[in-house]
Amino acid sequence: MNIKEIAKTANVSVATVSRVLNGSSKVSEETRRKVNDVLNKVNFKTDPSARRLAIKKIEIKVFVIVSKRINRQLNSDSVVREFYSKVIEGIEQTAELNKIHVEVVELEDILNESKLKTVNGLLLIGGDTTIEHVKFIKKYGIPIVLVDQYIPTLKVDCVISDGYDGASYATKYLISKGLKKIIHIHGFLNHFGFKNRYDGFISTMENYKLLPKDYEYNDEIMEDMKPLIDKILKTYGLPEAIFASNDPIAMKVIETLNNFRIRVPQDVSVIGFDGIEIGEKFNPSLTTLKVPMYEMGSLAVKRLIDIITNHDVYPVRISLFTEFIKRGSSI
Amino acid sequence: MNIKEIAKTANVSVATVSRVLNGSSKVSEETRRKVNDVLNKVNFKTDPSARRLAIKKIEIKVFVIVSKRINRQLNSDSVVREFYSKVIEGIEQTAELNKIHVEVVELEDILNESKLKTVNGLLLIGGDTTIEHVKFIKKYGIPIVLVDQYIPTLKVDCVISDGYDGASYATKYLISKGLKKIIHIHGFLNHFGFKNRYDGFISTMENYKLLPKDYEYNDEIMEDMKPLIDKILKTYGLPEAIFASNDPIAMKVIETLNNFRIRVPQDVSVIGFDGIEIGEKFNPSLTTLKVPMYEMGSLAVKRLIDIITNHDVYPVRISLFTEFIKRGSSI
DNA sequence: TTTCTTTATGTAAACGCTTCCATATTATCA
DNA sequence: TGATAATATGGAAGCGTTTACATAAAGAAA
Repeated sequence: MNIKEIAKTANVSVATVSRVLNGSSKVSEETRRKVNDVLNKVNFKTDPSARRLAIKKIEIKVFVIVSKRINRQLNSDSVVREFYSKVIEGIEQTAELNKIHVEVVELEDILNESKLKTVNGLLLIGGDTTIEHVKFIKKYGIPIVLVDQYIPTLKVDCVISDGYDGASYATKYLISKGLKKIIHIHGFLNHFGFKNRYDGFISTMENYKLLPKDYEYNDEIMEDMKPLIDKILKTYGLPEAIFASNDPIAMKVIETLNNFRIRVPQDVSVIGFDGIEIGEKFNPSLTTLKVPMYEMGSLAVKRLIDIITNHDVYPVRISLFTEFIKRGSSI
Repeated sequence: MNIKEIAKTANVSVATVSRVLNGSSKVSEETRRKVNDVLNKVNFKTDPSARRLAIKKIEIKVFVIVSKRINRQLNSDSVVREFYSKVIEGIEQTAELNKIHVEVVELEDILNESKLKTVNGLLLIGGDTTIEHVKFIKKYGIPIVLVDQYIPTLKVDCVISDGYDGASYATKYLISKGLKKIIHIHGFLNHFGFKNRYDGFISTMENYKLLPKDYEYNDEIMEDMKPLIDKILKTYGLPEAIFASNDPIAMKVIETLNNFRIRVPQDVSVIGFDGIEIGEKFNPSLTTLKVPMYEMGSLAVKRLIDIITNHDVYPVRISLFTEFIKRGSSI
C-alpha cells in the first residue's frame, strides 16, 4: 500500500495525497476529506525511507545550541570542553552521514533572532537549558531534543545518561569489595544529573542496610576542598570509599586526601563519574563510570531526524547506560 | 557525495560501485581496487534511506516473544489482552512498514529450540521476562529489545513507559485541586512498573509536604476488594483521592467504593493508569494516564532495526511519557 | 576460424515519496 | 464583459540505491 494506490482509489493525483499527508494548505476541504477517508480506511503510514530520501533536497538545519557559559568553557581548557566536544563530535558525524547541516550557535543568540523560523530542528546541549527556553522555542513548533538535560515537567525529547544505574553499580561494586563506610560527594541536587546519581547511591546503600552519607559541594569548594574533607573527617571519620558525582570532583578529592597524607586507594577508594580522558592519565588513574558521549550526540541526531521525517509525536526519554571502568583509584 | 560521483571519478558505472559496496562477486579485482580507492579517499558512507528503499525486502526475522501466561490472556477476554494487543499492533505495523518479517511465539518455545540461531533479533514483551531468559538469549549474540519491561541489573535495550512522571503528574493534579488526603493503591513493588509509579507518587507528596500513604494489593484482593477498602477506612479514614497503579484496580476500587455508598468523584476522586479503552466506557468514565502502547511497540521495532543494521552497540532505555486524560472519576 | 560459454560491465527501471512547474478552474476587478 | 489574479490539481522530475537485463569482451570448444 503506497501513496499511488491511495491516489488511485481516492481519484486524485499522488501530489495531492502527498499534500494532504503533509498538511500543505493548497488542498480544498473536499479533496482533503476524500483523501483522508481513504487514508484512514487503510490506516496508511508513509514509508519513512522514501520520505527521507525525497525530502533530502531540503537543507535541514540543526542548531546545536550551547549556552554562552558552556561555549566559553569549550574554548578554554576544561573538562566540560572534553565532554561536550565528544557529544558534538557524535552529533556532527551522524549529521553528516545523514546529509544534515549542523550549526553550533549560542543559546542566547538564537533566542533573540527570528531566525528560529528557518530552522527545522534544534538540539539543546547541557544543563543550562531552562523551561523558559524550551517553551519559547516550542511556540514556533520546532522539534527539540535535549542532550544531557532532562526537564521533568515538560514532555520534551531528551537523551541522557543513566546516572541512577551508574551510581547504583558503583555503590554495589564498593560494597562487594567489603567496604561499608561509603560517602557521596555531589553537586547541587536540583541538577537532574546529580540528583539521579544521588538517588542511585542512596537507594543502593539502603538496600544493603548501610547508612548513606552525602556532602554537597559548591564552586568555592572546588577551589579549595580542604574545608570539606576536614569536615568529613571530623564529623564522619575516615570513609572507606568516596563516590563523587563527577570526575573533576573525584580528582580534586584525591588531591586533597593526599595533602592529608591519606592514600588512595590504600586508605580510601575513590570513584568518579563521566569517564573523561584525563582521568586515565591521572595518578592514580581514576575508577569511573563512563558516559558514552559520542553515542549521546549520535542518538540525539537520529531522534531528531525521526521526529522531523516521521512527524513523530510522542516524546521519549532515551537513557544510555554508563560503563564501569575499574582503574587505580579504587580497590 | 553519492554513488554516482564515485562512479564518475572511478570511471565505472554506478552498478559497479554498488557491487563493490555490497561485496558482490561479479567484479574484477582490478576494478574493485580502483573503486575502493575512491571510496576510501572520500570516506564514503551509503545513504541508509536510499538503500532501504531500493532493497525490496530485508529478511530480518523478529520474534515477538510472549510468555505463555500473557498469551493465554491474549486469547481470553482480559485487559492485558488490550494492552499487549496494542503493543503488538505497533510492532507489526512498523515491521511491515519496514518490510520486516515478524512472528509471535511463546517464550517457552523459543528457549528450548535451537531455532534461536536463525533469528536476527528478538522482542520480549512484558513483565514475565527474567534475567535468566535474557542471559540465555544473549549467549547466542542475538540483539534483544525488552518491551514494557526493564531489568536494571542487565544492560539491555528496552522500551518502557515513564511511570514516575505519570504518577507524579497525577498526584500534582489532585493536589492542585485542593485535595490533600491522597492514597496510592498499588501492585507488588518488585515489578519495576509499579515501583516507578509508587516512587512518583511518594516523592511528589513529600515535595508538597503531604503525608503519602500506600496500600499494596494482591491477586486475591482483586477478587474481592472489600477487606482492603474496609481497612483503609478504618485505619486512614476516607481519602479525598485514590491513585491506583493501573486501570483495572481503579475500576475495582470505584466498584467497591460504590458498595460502601461512597460516590466517585463527589466523595473521592479516583485515577488509574494505563489508558485501556474500557476505562472510557466505565461509569464514571475513568481518569487515567494513557500509556502510548502502539508507540511502544513501534519504537521497539525501530530500535531493533537500528541495532541490527547499524551494529549499534550501546544499549539504551527508551521511556515514553504518558498522557493525562481527565474524565469522570475525578474532580 | 566459428560458435558457444563465461565473465565483467553498463543501462535503465524500479523503490515511495516530495515538490516545481504547468494547467485548469474559479473568483475579482475594472 | 473581458482581463487578471488567485486557487486547486495534476504531471513529471528528482532523491540515492539496487538489480534484472542487455551487451561486450574474452576464453573454450568444435
